[in-house]
Amino acid sequence: MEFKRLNNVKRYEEVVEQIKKAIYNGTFGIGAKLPSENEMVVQFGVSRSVIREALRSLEQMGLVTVRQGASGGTFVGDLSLGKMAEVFTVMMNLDRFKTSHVYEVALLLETTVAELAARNGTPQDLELLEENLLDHYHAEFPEEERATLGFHVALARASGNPLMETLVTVLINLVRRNPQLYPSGLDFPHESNQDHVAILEAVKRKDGGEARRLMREHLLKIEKAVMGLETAEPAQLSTPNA
Amino acid sequence: MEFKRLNNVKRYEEVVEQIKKAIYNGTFGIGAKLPSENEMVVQFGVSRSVIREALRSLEQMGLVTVRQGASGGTFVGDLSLGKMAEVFTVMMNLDRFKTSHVYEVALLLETTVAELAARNGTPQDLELLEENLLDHYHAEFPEEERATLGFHVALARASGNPLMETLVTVLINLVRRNPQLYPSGLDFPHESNQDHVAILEAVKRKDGGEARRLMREHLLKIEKAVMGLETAEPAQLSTPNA
DNA sequence: TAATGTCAATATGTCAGACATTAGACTTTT
DNA sequence: AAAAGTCTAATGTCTGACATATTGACATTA
Repeated sequence: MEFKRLNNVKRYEEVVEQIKKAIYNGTFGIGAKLPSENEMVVQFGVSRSVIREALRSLEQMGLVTVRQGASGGTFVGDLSLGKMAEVFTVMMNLDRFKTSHVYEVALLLETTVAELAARNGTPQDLELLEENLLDHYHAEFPEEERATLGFHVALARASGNPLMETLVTVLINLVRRNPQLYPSGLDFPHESNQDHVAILEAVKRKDGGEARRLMREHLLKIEKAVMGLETAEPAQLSTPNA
Repeated sequence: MEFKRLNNVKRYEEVVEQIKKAIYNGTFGIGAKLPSENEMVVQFGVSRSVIREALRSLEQMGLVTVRQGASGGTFVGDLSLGKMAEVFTVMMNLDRFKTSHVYEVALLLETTVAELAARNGTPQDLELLEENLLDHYHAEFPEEERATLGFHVALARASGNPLMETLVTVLINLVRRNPQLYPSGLDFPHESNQDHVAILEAVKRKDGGEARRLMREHLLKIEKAVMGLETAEPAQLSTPNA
């Protein structure tokens, strides 16, 4: 008979667990306000530093947001996908991922997203996509060159699969944060926008196959620009994405 | 002209940024030991609580691990994918994702992984896959019923795309943590294992198409079991995964 | 009266210093 | 030499104070 090593749980970790569970089981819904730090000190029976360290963890995983000031406090939700992307950015920065890896995955996910959007996109989704495109025409001095990437996120939303949307959002954030993943050519935003318009039209026509094909070409074009001279043509899968 | 809201950066956030950059630019490589908390107090010129709250954030994003005791301290890396899956589990638990969404994505990623593994898998990768399967035959009283899921991760590694591997790992962790995503039938582990053997054989034959097809059937079978009576047959994509 | 200044209340944010706990290295004992 | 005890450097926790940010109420002023 062997005993199991017991695992030295820190107090702030337990606090994290309890709060997490309380949120999961609905005790605190999205947007709800948790007790103030001092109240938690009483309820958990620990010091304020333990509470605060727990909150930093929960904050980092996107479960809560904390605001200072009167009417401030700790609130459930927000779930900014940025926090999620953070973790992937870490791996990117540690050179775990190469550009080709990112584009291989992007090609797989986004072509499917385009097709799903054509099938499942609601009128509201399409409206958002339109707005997104128009915004860019107006933005003559794009504060963020890469705002154009928002189209991809909006399209992912139209896919009707929130997990797919999340993954695409993570990918897009990864690209945004890593300049080496995106071409810096001056006319690129414009050209990209033309591609986007074409994709949106295919989606509106509910032509999923064409939407997929256009998205594929769009991404290959970008990858080629990023990779410079290297040919970006990916090896053909047995179930081609075209 | 609009002014931008200025953003009230907390001291612990700045500490996080500085440490993150130091790790990114290689000042501290994987496994390196950061200065002790008290040394950081001096170097950053802030109190220890600020340092500690920063460390909790970095810990949560998987960038550092902290150990107590002599020869303890803060170390770079480890990058346990569990931390990453954490964030997705949060969304699952908040009911953002439905079972069908997870399986739609799994089908897309894993069928491609199977094909890539057949093409790119190194001899070592295949060896690991073999071991993984054998382990399960021996484990008559599987401590973790769902250990069988390890096969999927090992296969993803064989794909040669670390990002793909990461995403599949995240998905698998999601399934592990959410019982409603995995069938509880008694004979399921055994049947799954048979499927795995067949997939591995196809991979060893470098028959990517067949590996993809088998993986697809494997996943559809599982999904069907999970969904109970609902038919699990997904709508056909224009580029069928079969 | 509309804009601006002041103040109180209530949160979180930061500081300082003490003591507790842990885990490895070292020492002593048997 | 194996077991038990001690030392030590690090993180973990506690306490209490003060700093800062945000909001709303109220007073002041042009």
